Amino acid sequence: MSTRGRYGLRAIIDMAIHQEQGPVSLREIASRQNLSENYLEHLVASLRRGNLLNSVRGPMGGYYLARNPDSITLGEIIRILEGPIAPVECSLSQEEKCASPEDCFVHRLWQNLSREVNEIFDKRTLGDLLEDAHSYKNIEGCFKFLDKEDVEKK
Amino acid sequence: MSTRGRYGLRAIIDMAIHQEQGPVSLREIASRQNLSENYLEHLVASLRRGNLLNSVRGPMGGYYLARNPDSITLGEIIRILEGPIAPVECSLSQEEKCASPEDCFVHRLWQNLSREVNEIFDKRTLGDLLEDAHSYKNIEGCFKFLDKEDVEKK
DNA sequence: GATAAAACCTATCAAAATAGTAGGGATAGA
DNA sequence: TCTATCCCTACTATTTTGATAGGTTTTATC
Repeated sequence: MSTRGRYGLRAIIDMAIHQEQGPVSLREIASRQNLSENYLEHLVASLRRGNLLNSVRGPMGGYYLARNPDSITLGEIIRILEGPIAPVECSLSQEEKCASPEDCFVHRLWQNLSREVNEIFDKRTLGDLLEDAHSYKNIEGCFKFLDKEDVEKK
Repeated sequence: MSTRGRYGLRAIIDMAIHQEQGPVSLREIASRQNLSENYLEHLVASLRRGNLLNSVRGPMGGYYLARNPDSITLGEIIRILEGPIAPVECSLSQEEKCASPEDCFVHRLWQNLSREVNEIFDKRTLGDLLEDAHSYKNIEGCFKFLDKEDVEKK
């Protein structure tokens, strides 16, 4: 899991929490999450193109969730940010990528692992995460230092 | 999953299948699996240092499994070859890496994901894989082209 | 003992992926 | 018109990956 997935997830959660007061701007997110606004732009652009976010341009503009948090899975978010969640490429499709998928038990192994790992990510919705987040008194606080780099910076 | 995990797994399965006739040399494996002998050396060295393989030096030497296949899990193999199976680093330990693990729900999310994914890998043993392999008529054949690169070469 | 087959070790290197930076549009509220 | 914001593209530095190369040590066999 690279910074794309980690920062991007923080961004979308941050957005979900703050979007009641209207679209959330990149500047706000970058400031709250202590991330580079320029870099964040790339990640949020992916989320928008992946149809998870809508945007409003101009002053007072920003981003907001395109769908209900309960209909957005963690798997969807991560796949958009990081690409397919799969151990190896040849397990991705039934196409003519692998020489003989059905004759290859290691291939089938990768396919099964891939399916199971995706299930783990897909059974969690953004709604679940938000619910979990709200059980904390200080939601902002629990965002401050999610990553090793942040701790080192500090 | 990089080539380390993929090639390394092929190597250890190949070894397990052929070790009845004595230690299996790198040359044999490299030839059967169509891999670079030099590169394979690195991977097998990791497996040996990880105490999954023993070696015999000199002519007729080679490698063999240090333990019973049923006691070696896929998770163990992959962790040795690829490093910890975890979405993000801060979910690895209870140590003072993250600022406040217990106050951070995203941190807990990573921990839970990490645990569940490791379970998927750990519930499969090398013994299981071998059993699966032997259900194929042509075990050698199903090894030939496991990876995208191999198919492209072909 | 000499030869050779093998494990073992270290350094180096090219290519790819990652993590960002920079700078300039386009849009729209004030 | 001004400016805050999204939007887009190009560039770059660093790190990781995937090797390659060349040597040393061990040991069975002749």
